[in-house]
Amino acid sequence: MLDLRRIRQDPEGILARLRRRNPHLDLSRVLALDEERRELQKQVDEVRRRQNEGSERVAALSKAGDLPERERLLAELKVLAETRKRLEDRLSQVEAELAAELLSLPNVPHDSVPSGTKEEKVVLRVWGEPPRFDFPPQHHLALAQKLRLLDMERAAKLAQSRFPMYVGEGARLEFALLHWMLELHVREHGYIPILPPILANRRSFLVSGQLPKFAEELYHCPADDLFLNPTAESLLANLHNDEILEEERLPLKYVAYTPCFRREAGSYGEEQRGLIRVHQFNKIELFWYITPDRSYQALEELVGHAERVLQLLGLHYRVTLLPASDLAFQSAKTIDIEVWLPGQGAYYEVSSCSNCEDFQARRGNVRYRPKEGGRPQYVHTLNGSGLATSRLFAAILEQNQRRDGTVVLPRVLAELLDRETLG
RNA sequence: GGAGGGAUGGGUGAGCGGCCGAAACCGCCGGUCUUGAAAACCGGUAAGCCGAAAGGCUUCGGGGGUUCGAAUCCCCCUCCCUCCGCCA
Repeated sequence: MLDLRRIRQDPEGILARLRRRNPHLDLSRVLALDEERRELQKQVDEVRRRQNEGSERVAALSKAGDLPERERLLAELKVLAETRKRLEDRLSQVEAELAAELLSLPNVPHDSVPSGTKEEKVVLRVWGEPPRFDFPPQHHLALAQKLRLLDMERAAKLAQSRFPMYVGEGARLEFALLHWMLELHVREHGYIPILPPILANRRSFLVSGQLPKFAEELYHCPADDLFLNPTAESLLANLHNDEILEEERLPLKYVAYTPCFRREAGSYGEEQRGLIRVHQFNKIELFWYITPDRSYQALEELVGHAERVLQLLGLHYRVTLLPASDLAFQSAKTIDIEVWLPGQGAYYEVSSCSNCEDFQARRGNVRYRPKEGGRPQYVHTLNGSGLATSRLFAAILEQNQRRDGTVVLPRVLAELLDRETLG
């Protein structure tokens, strides 16, 4: 949700910045509705003021015993009440339209975000080097099937295609990864661990930004009007709805584990084979609530926490800055971490770290009381994967594979699983 | 699924047609006292909208209704709690 006052004060400026994201965006309707709303509000306020004055006089006249004057006044007030009703009906209609309009507007890109298309993302840095093989590296799906780590065929019996099922050492590896990442963020990076509900209500997704525009991406349970979470961001963004936090408590840093569910309507292709794009995957999510002055510094820190996972696993990756046109709806700035998958000869996103500034905080009405006093301010929220496995799982197999199709486990995982290799 | 109880400011919680934007307590801020702090005492302290300001208006879970006037009465909904049923 954008700040209406900001739009009103600088409509051209905001529009220009929004159009870096999408040249078709338009503010004229918002501005027109806002003006009508304020005019109606003014009229309603005036009628109410006269009603309030009148009501006080009714009480006074009753006490004084001036009944004829009292009757005359009551008749007058009755007319005012009807007038007000008419104005209020129109006002609430305009308010609803304005709210809908505002909910459909994405966040304004930060000035440090480059313009340009998806392909023009900026590579900020590269860590490590791609492993070299003296044989053609295999796809993780081939490796996983040979090593009996995944059973996609049986998973399809239970659910549908593109729902993965981890079996045997694969299941152990996935569990170990998730637990290890959670502990890393709790013990070394100071996050508060959360194991949230996986289904959440409509408001939660309105706050996070998934709704109203991206409903087709969500699995929906109509009987209860609940949605399966596509990322724990949607859940963690709602932890403090309608609260005023004390500044001393900030930043609040949460780490959650959830499975994530995405309908992936319309996506297809050979590159989506295996664990690259699935309907259900596991993710450790990092989420910050922080004061506005520190949020961009926090974004760098957050990215660092996610990178740490890959560094400890010894996986080659790169960090990219997304251009404005590729930003998620709610994000003002996003930095992606992409891990190298030699089986496909490409980098794939395993973490997307965003500063949503006050976009989600406005929708969730999450504020803080400044230390130095004054009125409550909206917090800034940040989210980032720390990390998404499934893809991480694929990277571990592909980057550490040997000619015979076995996989050498990274040190940390070898200790957790009590074995040096898979296969 | 059935029965009952509840939702009020940063927190606890009173109010049950006009004197209520709302007692009291806690917290927080300022002051007195003190070498300093604590304690004690005194004062202040909700949020939102419009407005340059003065000020006006709104808000006691949400929506609708009764009334000149609703935190307070009526109806609907949501959520929370307790008990019963079912169940990992």
